[in-house]
Amino acid sequence: MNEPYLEIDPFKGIFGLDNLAERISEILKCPVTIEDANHRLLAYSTHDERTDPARIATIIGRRVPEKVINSLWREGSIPYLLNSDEPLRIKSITEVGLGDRVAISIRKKQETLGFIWALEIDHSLEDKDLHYLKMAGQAVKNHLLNLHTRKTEKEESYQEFFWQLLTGHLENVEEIKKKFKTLNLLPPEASSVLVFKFPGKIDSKTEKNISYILKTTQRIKVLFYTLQNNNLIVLASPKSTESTGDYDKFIKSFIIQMNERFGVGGIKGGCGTIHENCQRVEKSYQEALTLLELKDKFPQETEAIYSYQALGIYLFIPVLLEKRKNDGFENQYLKCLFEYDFRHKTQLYKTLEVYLENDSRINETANLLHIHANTLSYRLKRISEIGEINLDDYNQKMALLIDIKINKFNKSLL
Amino acid sequence: MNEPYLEIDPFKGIFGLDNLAERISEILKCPVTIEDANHRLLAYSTHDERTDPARIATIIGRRVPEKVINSLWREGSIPYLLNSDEPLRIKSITEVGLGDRVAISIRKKQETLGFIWALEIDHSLEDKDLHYLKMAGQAVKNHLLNLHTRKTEKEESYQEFFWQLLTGHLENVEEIKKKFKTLNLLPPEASSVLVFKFPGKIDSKTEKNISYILKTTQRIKVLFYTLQNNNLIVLASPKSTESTGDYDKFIKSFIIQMNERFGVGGIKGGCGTIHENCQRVEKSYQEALTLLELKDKFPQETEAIYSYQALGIYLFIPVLLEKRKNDGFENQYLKCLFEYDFRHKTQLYKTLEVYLENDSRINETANLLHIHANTLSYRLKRISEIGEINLDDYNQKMALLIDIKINKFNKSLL
DNA sequence: AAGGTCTTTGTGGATTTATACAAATATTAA
DNA sequence: TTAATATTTGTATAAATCCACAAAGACCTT
Repeated sequence: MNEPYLEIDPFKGIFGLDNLAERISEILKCPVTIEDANHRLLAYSTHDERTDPARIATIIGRRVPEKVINSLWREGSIPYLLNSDEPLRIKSITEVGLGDRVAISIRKKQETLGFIWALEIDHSLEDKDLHYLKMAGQAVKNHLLNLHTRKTEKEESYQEFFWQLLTGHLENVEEIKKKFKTLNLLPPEASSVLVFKFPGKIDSKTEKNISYILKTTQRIKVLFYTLQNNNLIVLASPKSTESTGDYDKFIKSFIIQMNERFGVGGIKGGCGTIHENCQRVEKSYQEALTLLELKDKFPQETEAIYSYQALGIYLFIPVLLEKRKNDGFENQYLKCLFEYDFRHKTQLYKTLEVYLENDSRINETANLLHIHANTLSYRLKRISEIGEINLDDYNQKMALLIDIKINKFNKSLL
Repeated sequence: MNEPYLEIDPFKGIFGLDNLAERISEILKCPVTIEDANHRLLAYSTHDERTDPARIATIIGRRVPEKVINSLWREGSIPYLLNSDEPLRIKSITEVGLGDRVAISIRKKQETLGFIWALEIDHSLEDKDLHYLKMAGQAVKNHLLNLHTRKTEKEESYQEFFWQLLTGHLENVEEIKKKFKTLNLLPPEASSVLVFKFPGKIDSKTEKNISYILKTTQRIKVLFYTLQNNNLIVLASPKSTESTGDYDKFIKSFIIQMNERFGVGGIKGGCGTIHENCQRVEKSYQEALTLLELKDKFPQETEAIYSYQALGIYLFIPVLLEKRKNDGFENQYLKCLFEYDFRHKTQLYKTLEVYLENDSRINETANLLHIHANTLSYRLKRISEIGEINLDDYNQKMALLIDIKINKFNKSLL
């Protein structure tokens, strides 16, 4: 008996993805889950109540929990599945509640459309079962291709609406709400625009990966996204409370994941202010763009800043430079230090900058400058003397750092 | 013998103030000094080499040392002399090197023109001597009146030149230098414009007092001064080095002296940037005016600020308010705190302001707010939590304080 | 009225900073 | 060149800050 189980396709002629899932489950004698490419739940078998925590969480949340996805990435399963049509046996990962299972990806050419998961609750699947699983994959593929084409039609009108929001074309609140309704979306209570600037052209493969991350993340709720030149623009609302921290974390993790998972480095990202009113999408978008511009001007200073609101003084620097130029103003205190540095080959100016940047913390500053803490103290004393600077005066300290940054910005423009 | 020494006026027909001083010295048999109303040395006797340190310093410096003047004010001699035609016997003040002496003021109506000082080195003056001193005063008065009228003529052209400088009418450096020469003045190597804003109209008595302080100070070198409405405008160069500290100290002491000596309170003063080029007098003047405007807006914050250069961030507030308005920006962190304060009747916003203003010093801030240091620590923790604020981030702290001041400025405009 | 949270004040110990002083080296001026 | 001054590093001590914990009062909800 070489291939006794090949006779006919047991998955033919089944209507509906749910029914297909049930059928696969019957054949393989184990719980089955079908996901799209972004790990959203499409269908799952119900006959069998044996299951594991990861599957329960997936069904409850209509998507695979992010920590499960992360561990499957780390452990190599997902990268394998994305590049192979063969079923993959995955060992249990108890930390995230994942039992033994077999998975197969559903692919069209190089593009992944989705996955089938079969849980090995009380028995391992045999070669025969894996063969059936591949056949099931073919059947599911046909269903997904249908879904896919229907989706892209819808996609068009989404994109159009999003650009209307971004460019502020829709002035009427009622109009916006109606449009949301038409697209079968709930107007978000609060949202913000995120912009990611890629180092080069975004190819179609990267596009897939972006889509993948945006659809799988659970830190924020992505409403729309679009690509323009090297930029990825996203409209998203916060997951739980109106916390700005969620955005920060997402942007950070997006950049890390694009780098670690897909080898795309050098991405810069940020978001505008969170707003309750969708009319303000345009402003939030502009703010995100401003943030990215300033990140170019002050790469080190703004490295850990991901939101417009957190830009602090760096937002002021361009307008203040203009004021300084109009006024013909030169900071005498800094001038003294600069000239002293020049004549004596010292680094008082730089020392002051790092000291102020680091909130006047002696130890931290000394470490950054690779000098002894007492050396720093001595230099600070000299800075006070030479520049007639009072380093206990907060106003003066602020003005000094701002002028230092203005000078830096001015130089960067030359 | 009732009045045996009255026969004729021994000071009649003497030409020149120096000769007059010698003559007085001969009659009284003691060293004599003649000063103008501003304690500038006009003449002194030379026959007698017996003297005291104060007199030596006066002759060397061509004026009475400031500390001597100060102690004579404190001790009451000068106030007396300004209001009396009678000679005054002054006890020695060893701290400032002043020996026993007799002084008389030379007055025309209520206006003091100068003083005669007679040192009692080895013998006290008798009533007869005091009588001669009064007669000497009459003789000196005639000399001084001559000087006085000649001065006011010159004064006119000084004033004109000063206003030309203040309004930037003189664009050519050579022209300015020539003008200085014409007026018999050395162009200053560096100078700055000081402006004092008086609470009300400056009457002629106050005018005299102003003139007195400006002419007697030795902290700065006054080149010109003029009055306009309630403002006193001064062009002065630093005494020794190019130190901005001299100006600060002078402005402070001017305000104190006007108050303590002449009972004129509520004066605000400040100076513009020190410049080497006299073409920049206009800018320095404008800067001083800007400083005074900001002192009105931020009375507490700028209380100890006397120079434009030391204004720090307060100089930025107006332009930043405009930016914030244009951008339609609202600081979310502060908004959180403000709303929390409103709902819970707490003072987190105010606490943050005082804490930041005082350079994040726990004890100082706690004292100012009249709360326990631990209460402050607790509030700061709550500020971090509620506003999602990181109080170890200098950039964020600066931005917070600036936005607090922007808000305050905005409110002050309503 | 009871229970919970928020706020204030207190205590004590670990950590950080301020400051003075000493010694070695580098730099500058005479 | 020497002598004076500036700079760096080290040690030691007092002062200030940070942090965890606890007790008590204020305020709110049930």
